Amino acid sequence: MTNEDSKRNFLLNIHDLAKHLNISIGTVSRALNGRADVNAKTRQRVIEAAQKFGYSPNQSGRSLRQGSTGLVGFMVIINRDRETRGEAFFMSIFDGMQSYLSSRGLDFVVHFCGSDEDPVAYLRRIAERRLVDGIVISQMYRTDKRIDYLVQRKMPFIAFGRSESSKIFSWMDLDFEGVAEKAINHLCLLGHRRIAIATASNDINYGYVFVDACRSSLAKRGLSLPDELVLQEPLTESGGYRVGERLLAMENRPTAVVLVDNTMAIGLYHIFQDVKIIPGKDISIVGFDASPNGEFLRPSLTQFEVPLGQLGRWLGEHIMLLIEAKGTGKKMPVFSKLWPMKMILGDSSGPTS
Amino acid sequence: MTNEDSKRNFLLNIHDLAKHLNISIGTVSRALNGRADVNAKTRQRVIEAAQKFGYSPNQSGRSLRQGSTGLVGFMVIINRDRETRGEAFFMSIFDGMQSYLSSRGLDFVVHFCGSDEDPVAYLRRIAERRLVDGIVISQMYRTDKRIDYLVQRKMPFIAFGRSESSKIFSWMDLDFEGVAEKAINHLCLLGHRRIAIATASNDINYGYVFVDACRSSLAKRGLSLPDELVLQEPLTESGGYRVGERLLAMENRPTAVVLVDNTMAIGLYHIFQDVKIIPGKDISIVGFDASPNGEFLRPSLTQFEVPLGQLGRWLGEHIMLLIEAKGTGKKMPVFSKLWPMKMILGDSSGPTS
DNA sequence: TTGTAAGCGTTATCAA
DNA sequence: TTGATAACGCTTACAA
Repeated sequence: MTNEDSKRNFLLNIHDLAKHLNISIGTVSRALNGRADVNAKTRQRVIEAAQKFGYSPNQSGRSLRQGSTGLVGFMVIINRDRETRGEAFFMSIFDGMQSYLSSRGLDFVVHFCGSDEDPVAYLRRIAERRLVDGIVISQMYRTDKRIDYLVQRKMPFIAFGRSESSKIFSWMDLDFEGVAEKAINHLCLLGHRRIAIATASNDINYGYVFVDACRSSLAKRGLSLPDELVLQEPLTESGGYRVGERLLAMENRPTAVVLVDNTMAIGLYHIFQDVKIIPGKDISIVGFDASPNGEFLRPSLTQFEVPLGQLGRWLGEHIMLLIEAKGTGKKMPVFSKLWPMKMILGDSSGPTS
Repeated sequence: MTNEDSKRNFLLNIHDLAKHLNISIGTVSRALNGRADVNAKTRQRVIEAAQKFGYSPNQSGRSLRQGSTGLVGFMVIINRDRETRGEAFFMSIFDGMQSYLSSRGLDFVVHFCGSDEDPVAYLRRIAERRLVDGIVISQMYRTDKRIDYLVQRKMPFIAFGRSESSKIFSWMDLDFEGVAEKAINHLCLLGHRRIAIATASNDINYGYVFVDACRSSLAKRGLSLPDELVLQEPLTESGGYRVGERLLAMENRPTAVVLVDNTMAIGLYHIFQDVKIIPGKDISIVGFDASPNGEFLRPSLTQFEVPLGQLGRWLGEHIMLLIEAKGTGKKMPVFSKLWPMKMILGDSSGPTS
């Protein structure tokens, strides 16, 4: 040991604390970990000293010994569809998840895969180096290699978003079918028969799921969804503007449009404002989730609400169950859940004129 | 060792790999770490086997041995002012930071402190358990205990945002003074003399910094900023709406308003639309950073642009310098930087009528 | 160029 | 109730 100063750097470890208290490191460890077989007074002294000196067990040492990190990860891919489920969306989920996990003594970290990195390689790195005990992966592709990898590796994970896979795995997703059904039902009751759907232009899975769901809700009512009414554009303001342009260019213009994303709504409102078309009167619009300030559009947007904090807690709770099952060597349970969303009526949807 | 199955769980370690290759663990380690003293052929075999079996060194083992984790953190406080520098803002910074750090072989994780947790306690936990080698803390309070703690602990960190402190520490912040000067200059040239400032109603530091900067820019031009023209509201759409209400209620109404945040702009536009006041004509508005879709307001918002990816790279680069300095036992350098922002003229600011 | 072994900080087993 | 010690997986100094 040449440079113990630069390495140790004033940070104390269990030996220092034990020496200071004149007891053994084993006792310190047991006291701090709430073991029963420690004298109450001794425990008191240890805890006070730890507090006083700002000591917590080094996580690397712990992890090594225990074979687990006490950490839960959440992987976000920057830019894959960040405009959509932007931060307000993820942050609320993180909030709920963090809150649940910390109440259970687990730590929570978010891994952002850069826009210039390969998501699979990024995830492999996290997994191979054992950075976390379990992870939630988000922004699922239609077929997503990450699933196969994690399944094969037997690493506890939950996919936030459905994906087509031959493997059995746990996932949770927004209830796109329910949203589609409610949106289509609402519009049909208002007399709409020709309804367009604006969806993502990339390979994120929920775009497909949503279009399929809308199509079958329409079919139930004897209506069809021809391909020219499925408008694929980026889930951005300008994508929404572009949707408007395409709608305006149609000779047989739809009387209503359903959006898979609220950022689009902003652009759509702008083009309509530019050409003096009033949402809810001249054309009906149904948006998606309430997060990206859809409630501030005028006229107010008909849209769906989802309690993201609760959703985050669900994720925390269930990833923990998976981790625990693995820890105790039990068979890992498999969860799947569609998260319900509630329609909030606005003024952007009205009867056909 | 009772339950080696449940613990080991198919995950291989350096011993397994070494045994499989019929060489010693030392050689495996050296090969994988790019040491010079390894036979080229041996190295090749090791790397291939690692790839084949999906082996990377266990980070806990590494960290323990090396005394560092190879991890850089970024602490975000959820809900403190998430509406503000919401979505695109942090994500773009993460993108740049992640991109830089991964090119330098460091990993990057984001720690979200829940809205129900104490930021100082949360940070202490991260630091004490040695989860990261260095950290960027954001959303600085006017006086922020986190700074004193990290300084005293000698942990490498950069504060993203200024804060009043007697300690010496590294920080980076947006150039609020520059923004204020450009905004005020722009408005004064257009003939405005009575200018209001809309700022945050919480204790986040930059609100104060910005108001002070505006005040001195106004003073330079012989103008004053009376307290009743400093409108403190939450940095949300409804906060912006409220700013509008307060402006409309004034008997001697300002002819222009400068916002410290663009989310507010959305609410402000709405109330003006409701009462048929046209931004840029009846009243001038200057917004702040371009991230929260300010560019989609009509009329277009005069606002400021900041290359967030570059800013993230700067943070990555400099936190790494701090970590390296500490690792080599050198005196830690101290950085401070004001990040410049560029004014983008829109139609929301015009001459006084 | 390779193997051996110590040690990083912790927890868990076992004996006292 | 406590102390001594092995072991977790890795890197590195040193010997071969």
